[in-house]
Amino acid sequence: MAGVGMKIGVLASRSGLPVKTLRYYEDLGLLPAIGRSEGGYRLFAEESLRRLEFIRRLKTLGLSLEEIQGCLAVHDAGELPCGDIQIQLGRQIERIDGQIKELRQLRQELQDLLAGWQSDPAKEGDVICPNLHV
Amino acid sequence: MAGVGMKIGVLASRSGLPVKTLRYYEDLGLLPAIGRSEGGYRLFAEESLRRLEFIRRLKTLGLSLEEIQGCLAVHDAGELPCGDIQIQLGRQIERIDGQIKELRQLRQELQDLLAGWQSDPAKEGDVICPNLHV
DNA sequence: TTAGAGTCTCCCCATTGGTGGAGAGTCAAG
DNA sequence: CTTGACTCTCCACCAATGGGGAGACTCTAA
Repeated sequence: MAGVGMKIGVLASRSGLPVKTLRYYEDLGLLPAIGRSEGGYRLFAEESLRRLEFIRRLKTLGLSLEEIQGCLAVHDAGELPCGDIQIQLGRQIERIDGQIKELRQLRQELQDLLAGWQSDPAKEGDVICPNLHV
Repeated sequence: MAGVGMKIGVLASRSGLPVKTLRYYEDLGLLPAIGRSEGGYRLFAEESLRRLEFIRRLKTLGLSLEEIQGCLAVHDAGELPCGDIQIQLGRQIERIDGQIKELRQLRQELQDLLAGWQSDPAKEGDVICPNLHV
């Protein structure tokens, strides 16, 4: 029979996450405690470790805590969240594509600008930097 | 002969920036006022318009206000800031390259993950999402 | 002179994912 | 029983770039 649950410090050392972060996750509802000790200490189930691993994994894939929470809500409703996770990851790819596109455009503009850069231009008028025409 | 300077609302409508933003820039030292009216109103020179255009331009190129301030400090010291701007823009390109690289790696990982995705996997053990092995 | 528009300073708010500390209470070993 | 480690709640703070509004003051045109 398993114990009544582990205290936050144990979960912290076993998961490798700071105590503060675990409290933060619990406050957000990402990581429900199974209850409190008589003295008011949070008690977590073994399952919390799997949950934290899940959170960590989705975080490294770029999902926000809110999106992760959505996936966990599906899981907590008793269903496999694979479909929702798939949707979120698809959206994440779209976001990334958009970001890459923007960054490439910006990079191109910078490149073009620097390609015609004059290191020592004539100081003309009141312009601050002639290379930028401003 | 130019007047004694324009008030912040005039500069706002002529530059297209909100009054709040102009005060913020002035607080940061990006946009020095030439002084104050007797009643304490900020007074700006015509040059402020060029300065704001310069700031706007570098901001759209992705430079932070702090970096822009560095360029303006060179300008205010009486030198052409082109060299410093060139350095900052070069750094910005490097930053962008790093970001694109990271985003591409992440995109690849997501892509690979979704490529082998099972929409309706067998529910095995205590795993939250078998596709993620967590 | 007076009304209304403009401006001042000061403080809080937003975003996201936490981190740090104060002061008080709890738990376990000796 | 005491001591030291652990935990609790609550509050403040960080990054960056402003936005919103209160309450007081100033300026301008009629």
